[in-house]
Amino acid sequence: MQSKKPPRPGASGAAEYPSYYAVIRRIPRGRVLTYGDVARLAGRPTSARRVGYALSALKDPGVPWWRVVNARGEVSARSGDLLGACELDQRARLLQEGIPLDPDGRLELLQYRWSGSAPRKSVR
DNA sequence: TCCCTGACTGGTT
DNA sequence: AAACCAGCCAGGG
Repeated sequence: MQSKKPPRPGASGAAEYPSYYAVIRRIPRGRVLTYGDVARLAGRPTSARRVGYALSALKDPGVPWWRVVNARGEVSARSGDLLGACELDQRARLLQEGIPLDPDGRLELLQYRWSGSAPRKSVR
C-alpha cells in the first residue's frame, strides 16, 4: 500500500543492520568472513562499509563480531579505540577458536574464510 | 539540503 | 608487499 514511510526521528534507520547480524550469526566457530562477504550474503554487495558501521553500533552479545575481518584477512582498526584494546580482544577470540594469527594480526584467509553454507563459483 | 565521516574494497602506483 | 586513490552508501550535524 502506502509506499510512503518517512523514517521517524529516533528510529535510527539502520534497518539493514539486523540483516548483517543475521549473516554473521551463521558463521561457524573457527571460520571467518570479510565485510564484503557479509554484505554480499545479506544482499547488499556494495555496502561493505555499512557492515563495519553496523558492527560499531552492535549491542547484541549473541553476534560473533570477531569472526569478521577485512579483505586482506586482518583485524581492522577501529576509530576511537585507544590502545587497540578491541582489536587485541578480537585477536584473542580468533586464536581461541584455533585460527593462527601473524604478528600483524593477519590470518590465512584462503584457509579460514567460510564459503557461506553454499560453495561459490569463485572466491571473488 | 549540503557536507563530512567511516570496524571497506579493488585497482594502481 | 605496502601505500595511495577513487568509488561506495547511509547516518548525522
